[in-house]
Amino acid sequence: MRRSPRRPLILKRRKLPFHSHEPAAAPSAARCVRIMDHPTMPGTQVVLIPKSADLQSVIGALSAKGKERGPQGPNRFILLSGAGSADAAADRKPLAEIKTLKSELERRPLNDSLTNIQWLEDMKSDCLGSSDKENHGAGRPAAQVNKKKMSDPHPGRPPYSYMAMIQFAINSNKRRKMTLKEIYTWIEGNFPYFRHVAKPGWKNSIRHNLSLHDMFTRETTQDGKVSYWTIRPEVNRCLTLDQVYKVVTGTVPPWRHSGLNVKAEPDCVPISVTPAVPPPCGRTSGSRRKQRLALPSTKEPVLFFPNSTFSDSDAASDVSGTEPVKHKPDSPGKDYSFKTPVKGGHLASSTPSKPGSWGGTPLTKGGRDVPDFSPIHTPSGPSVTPSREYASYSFTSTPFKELPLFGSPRDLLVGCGTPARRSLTEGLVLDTTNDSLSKILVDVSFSGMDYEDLGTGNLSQFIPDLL
Amino acid sequence: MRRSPRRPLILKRRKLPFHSHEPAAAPSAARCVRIMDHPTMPGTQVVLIPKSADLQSVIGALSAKGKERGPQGPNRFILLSGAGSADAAADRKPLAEIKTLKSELERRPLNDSLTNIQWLEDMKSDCLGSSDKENHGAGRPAAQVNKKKMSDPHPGRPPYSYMAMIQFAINSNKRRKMTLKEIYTWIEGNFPYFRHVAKPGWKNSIRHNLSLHDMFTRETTQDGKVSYWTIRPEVNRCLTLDQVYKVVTGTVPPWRHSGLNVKAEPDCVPISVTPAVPPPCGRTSGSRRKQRLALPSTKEPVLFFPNSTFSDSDAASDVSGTEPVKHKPDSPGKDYSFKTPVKGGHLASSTPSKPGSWGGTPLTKGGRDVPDFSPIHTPSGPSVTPSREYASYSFTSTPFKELPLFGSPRDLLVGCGTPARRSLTEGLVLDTTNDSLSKILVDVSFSGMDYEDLGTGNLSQFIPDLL
DNA sequence: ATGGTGTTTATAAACATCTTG
DNA sequence: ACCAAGATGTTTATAAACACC
Ligand SMILES: [Mg+2]
Ligand SMILES: [Mg+2]
Repeated sequence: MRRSPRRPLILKRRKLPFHSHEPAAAPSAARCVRIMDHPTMPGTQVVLIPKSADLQSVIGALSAKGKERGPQGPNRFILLSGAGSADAAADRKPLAEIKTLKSELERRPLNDSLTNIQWLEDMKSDCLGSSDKENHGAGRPAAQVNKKKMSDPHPGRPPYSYMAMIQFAINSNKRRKMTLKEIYTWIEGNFPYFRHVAKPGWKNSIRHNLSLHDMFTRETTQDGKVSYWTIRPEVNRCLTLDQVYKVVTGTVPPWRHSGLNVKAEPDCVPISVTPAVPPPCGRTSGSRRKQRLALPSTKEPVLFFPNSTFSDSDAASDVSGTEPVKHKPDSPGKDYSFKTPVKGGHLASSTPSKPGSWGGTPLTKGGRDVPDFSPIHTPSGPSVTPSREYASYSFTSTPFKELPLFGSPRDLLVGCGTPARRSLTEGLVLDTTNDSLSKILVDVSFSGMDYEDLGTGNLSQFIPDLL
Repeated sequence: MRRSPRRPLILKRRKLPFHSHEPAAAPSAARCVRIMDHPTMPGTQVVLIPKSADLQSVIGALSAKGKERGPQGPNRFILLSGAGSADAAADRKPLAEIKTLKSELERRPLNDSLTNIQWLEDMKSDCLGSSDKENHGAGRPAAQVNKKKMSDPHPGRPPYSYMAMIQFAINSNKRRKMTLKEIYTWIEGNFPYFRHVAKPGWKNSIRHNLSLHDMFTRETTQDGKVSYWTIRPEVNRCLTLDQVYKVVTGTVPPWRHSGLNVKAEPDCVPISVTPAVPPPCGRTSGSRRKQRLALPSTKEPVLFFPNSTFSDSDAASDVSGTEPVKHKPDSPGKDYSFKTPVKGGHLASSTPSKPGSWGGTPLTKGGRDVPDFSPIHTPSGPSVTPSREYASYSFTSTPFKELPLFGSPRDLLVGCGTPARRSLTEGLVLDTTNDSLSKILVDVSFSGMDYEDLGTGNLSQFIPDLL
């Protein structure tokens, strides 16, 4: 049933079909929820939800409210439930809410929603100590892989893209630079999937991602002996694996913060909260893509997380600093049949697609979980028609995508020594027009909030109210 | 024998094994060849070859000369045979030379060197008029594809990458913008391979390339109805298909230049010849990659071309302006088996590779032909170690890759109304240390000539001497 | 000669959004 | 007006070719 784990598996911009059984939703905790119009976006309201609120009922009430005025009424809500700047992060409630929502989702045929939880459990059981149980080290004929045994025969694939994992790896190092081998080792240490079940080609993919994405650059020592991979500081959100844990679970996992390095990651992205550039005046629409719902325009960290069953984690994540785990050469001859495209007699559509074959309700189009860890994009003209006549040539002032709006990278970095986690805030975007719900991470300090659809309202002003 | 045509098929940075049978090379036409030291690069000499020279013997003589002083002597030559700014381009000689060289290469088991010629012949015979011969419109069982029949049963794949073809398409339009459909149509009209033999997935690849590469941006009309794809002018070399023809063959194919649009492409790249940024002082080495031989550092148009049998072309290339050819929906059910990876019991290396299976001499590692049409890169610190101490955090002034060195795109475009073809000059790079020969296109007007290995010598001064 | 590292290209695919019939 | 299907756009994954060390 489960689709091939090595298919693209887009991990972002996923929407969850919102299961609106709203009538039963009593306003149990909705009393403390504040709803206000979005400062600039028509038809959109900002909803502030304290941590103690019952998220499930809040969403139900909002959905009903959104429809009470028919299609003309506000149909889009930005839900903010304070999770950033969590110093007294002992409240476990938000996690419970999400789990509630998740269990509801699992009642539908959402294919691999279960297997995606597996990876976390595997990580806990594996990543500290070699614990050589029965796993032959990924050297097994791929026949007897009844992938439902739930023990831990094969760790599930983590829900992070290669780009995200590389960021986790590099940012876990106190100097924020790693050799290729160290990146391999860190990922293998923190995600046993890649040590045990992934084909050796995953290292090729790591290298491919390092080269492909501009956010990763290579530095070489003066003697030219070693070369380190780094993250361009202007676009480094300083995402780390434990940060993701914290935001999602509402707790700070007691891993690091204790030992030998400078606590609180030194310098990161922030870019300051100033609007910086006047919003390109939207032009109403005209540009598709750059998803309209989940924090539009460029790239906000649209975090979603399957998880659950997680609070005590103590393992993992500290293998980075000093050559950990002792990278084993590799397991010998395997066999995985492996014919990637698989198709056969396709044709017609120019976008190849898996022909289904797993009997799922076709309207359950969304269905897995979604993170996003793309680099920060400096906003600028999102290529909204230069509004120029169509004369033969007139390219002299077309707005371009990544022309920085500042003269030097130094301008970006002054006063950015604040801890990175301040910039991340959990949020939900609910759109009742299609009953979709997206969980997002709002980078409040990012100046690009004012964009296409969200207008110029800087949401950071709302955050203090939530504490 | 021929490897799968749908494998990556890297089309750039290819080297030709130089077949040095040099002793027989008499100085037949070498008398008019001028050899001079490269202004800045040690061990490198610039060789000026008039069009009338016998390229074969010149290369042989140079190879001998390069080795006459042993390994210490100059072992790298930059051969320039004037082909830029060709107004009186009626001389067919250079083409003959290249054919001579090519025929020599074909004596070795260079796999598909022959099939790569096929695409041009096919283009000539097909791309004007529907000419519905026996081709059922690509709707044929892939069984009887004895791909050696040389008539024209299936056009060979053109040696251009998707990125290159998209540039050709967009630049062929007088307004330098095209809708997606127009791009499809232009490519199908100019490269029948994609109309007849390519799987429908090629359109997916086109879209993928448009999105992936920053050089392509999308503009939308004010009403938001149509959206055009354009090339960011700062990086547009204005490469066109006929430009490639001209440079390679030494003749201007009599296609365009005549009819209904403004002759001589209006505004293009040039960027002026000023060094702009002081060369990053090389640091001797330390950074691998960014090929050292064929115009180092960023991305020069390393053109190589199989061709031959070409001079009369009159078809193709003018379908762009006004909805040509009438895009046929598509051919119905086909079958091509199509299991891309093919491997089987690989393992070991993290870079997957085709297991060979085509008995070729393993030392003939190069072997096909090579173009390169990457966008212009503004030179800047090529990430040569920021020479900073390894303290915990100190990213405040790392040199980054694509921070433009200018304030506004306007600075780039003033006075760039010169015809684009002035900037392209044919050249050869010969390295006797490994007997390799690379054919390159030198963009003389590009300021990045002064780079890692080629130093600051601006070669444009040599060009006039060749005429 | 081989393997590790780095760069690019090709291809398939999952989804989102927009357009059309 | 709604809906289904197709066209368009964005991103990720994977394999691969090839360069250089
Ligand atoms: Mg990179
Ligand atoms: Mg693009």
